[in-house]
Amino acid sequence: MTFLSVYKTLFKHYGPQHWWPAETAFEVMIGAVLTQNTAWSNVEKAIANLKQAGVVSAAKILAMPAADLGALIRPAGCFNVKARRLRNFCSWFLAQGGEKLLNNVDDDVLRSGLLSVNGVGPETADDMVLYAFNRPVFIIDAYTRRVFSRLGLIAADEGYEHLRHQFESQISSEIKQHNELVNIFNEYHALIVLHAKDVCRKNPRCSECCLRSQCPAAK
DNA sequence: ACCCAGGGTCATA
DNA sequence: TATGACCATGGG
Repeated sequence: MTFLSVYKTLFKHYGPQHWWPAETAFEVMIGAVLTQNTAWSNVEKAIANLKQAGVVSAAKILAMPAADLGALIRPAGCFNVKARRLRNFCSWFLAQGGEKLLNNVDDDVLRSGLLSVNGVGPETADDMVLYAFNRPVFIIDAYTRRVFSRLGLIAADEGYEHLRHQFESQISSEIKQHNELVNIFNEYHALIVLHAKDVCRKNPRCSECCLRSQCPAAK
C-alpha cells in the first residue's frame, strides 16, 4: 500500500470532487477560516448571509464593525473569534496587494505570510494555498492522520510539517507534471474528507476496515 | 442529552 | 513542550 495507490482506490470509487465549492478565490479563503472545527453545512449558511449582505470583498469586511460581521457569520459557530480572524486575514490580504497575490508570490513566501495571520494555522493556510492559489501543497487534517496511521503509512503523532513533506515527496516522486500534481493534491484531500463522511463516521468498526480490502470505499 | 464538525490561540505547569 | 480551556452553532 502506497500514498498513490490509496489515492487511486478512492478516486476509482468516488470520482472527481471538484473542490473547493466556491465561486471565487476570495470565497475559498473566507470559507477556509469559517470551516475551522465546523461542519461545512453551517459554513454555507454563513457564506449565503455574507453574499446576501453584499459583503464579498476584503474591503467590505473591513468596513464593517466586528459585531455586525459576527451576526452574519453566526451559523458557522465561534462567530466572535471568526469575525476577528476574518478581519485579521483581510487586512493582511489587502496589505499584500489583494488579488494580485494570486499570481505573483512564491509558494513558500505565500505560506509563511498566511501563517503570520493570527487565526490562520497550518491547515487553514494550506486550504488557501491549494484551493485558492492552486499551488501544490498536501493538506494534513485529522482524517488524514487517522486513516494513514491506521494503514501504517505514517506515525499519528508526527508534526504537521513533517507529514506534509512526507506526502508531498512521496507523491511528487511519482508525479512529475506540475498541473497533475496540483490536481492530485486537490482531489486527494477532498476524497479523504468524503470517505470519512461516507464510511468512517457511519461504521463503528471503521478502525478495522479503514480503506483495506473490506472497506466499502475500496470496492 | 450527548457528540462532533473540512482548527487555532492562549494560559498554565 | 505539552496538555486543557475556550470559542459556539447545528445536525446526528
